Amino acid sequence: MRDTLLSEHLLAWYDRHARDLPWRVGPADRAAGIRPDPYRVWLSEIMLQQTTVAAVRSYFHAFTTRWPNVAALAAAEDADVMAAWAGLGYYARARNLLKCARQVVTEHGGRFPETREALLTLPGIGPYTASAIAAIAFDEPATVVDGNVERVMARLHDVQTPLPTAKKELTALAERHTPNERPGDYAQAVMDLGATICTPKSPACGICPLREDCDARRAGHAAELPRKLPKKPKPTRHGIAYIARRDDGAWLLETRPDKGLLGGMLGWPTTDWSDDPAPAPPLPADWQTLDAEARHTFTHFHLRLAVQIATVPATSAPDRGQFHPANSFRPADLPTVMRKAFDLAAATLRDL
DNA sequence: TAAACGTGGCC
DNA sequence: TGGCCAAGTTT
Repeated sequence: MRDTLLSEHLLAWYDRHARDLPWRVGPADRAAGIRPDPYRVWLSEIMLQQTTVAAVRSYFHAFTTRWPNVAALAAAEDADVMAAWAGLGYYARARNLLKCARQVVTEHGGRFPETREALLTLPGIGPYTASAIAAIAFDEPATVVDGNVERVMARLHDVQTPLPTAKKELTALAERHTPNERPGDYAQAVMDLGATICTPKSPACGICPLREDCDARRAGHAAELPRKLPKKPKPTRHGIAYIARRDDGAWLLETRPDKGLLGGMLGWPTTDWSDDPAPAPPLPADWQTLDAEARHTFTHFHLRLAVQIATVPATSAPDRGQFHPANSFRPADLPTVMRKAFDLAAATLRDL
């Protein structure tokens, strides 16, 4: 049994309040039968994983301008794609993005598969993203369950079970509400509702299109849901970044291994990040320790990164990494923690 | 199942 | 300042 009335309320609200986003097809085009481009839907959904719309906008524009379709992206250099992703975080997404694009070209003739089941086999596409692409691009009534949907369902049905235990229960509730008509618009409607009305902290229940249906609002504790299990505290780790500038202006950088933290990204050679790391300079030099350190918080630990700088002669042969000429080095190509270290070094070098 | 995996904005 | 939070996936 489907809750038809609720999905119709939500779709009516969406028709009036849908946000105009670059990867969406506007109401007029949609009425004219124009479908969203699966490539743009896919790219936006990967970028939006655990990431806000505000952070994604400029990256989406840059990617679609430079690589307008999946074949173009599949043909790109790994380093160019990683550099273009720099700053957006969760870099495994960028590595899987390329893998997926190439797989779509080599195994699917350059067209995205059109079912949730087939989409699930592609790298970087999990249960959420497969449903989102299937519903939005291909009109399959797949149920989309992201953080927004979990929150809306927990409140609508006053689910007291904490996450992540409640996940299955919330998914079942979401399935019950998914309509066969306009499933893509419905999916985006729930997520828009969660992003703009049914927000985590202070939900705007007074203007919510579902306020008459919401059990938690009736009980007066919508803002307390969904409940969550307590999180583990983040430890603090320490490290040293080595920033070497050759006297012709080239910078010593290394491409990090594909696996693990910041995998595949360009960065300064560093020690390991631990309680008390052993010094590990990439070449012998007169290393100067900066007064300030770069502070950065990752998903599961805080990092305090000391920065050492050195100017080295043109004959230098580093143990690891390679020199990048000054004219081809852009700080924006670095992940944020590495850019923070560079900013400290650049400020010091300016003052010398 | 739980841990790994980024970053920026907000309060 | 520091914890919480955001359109999750992989191992």
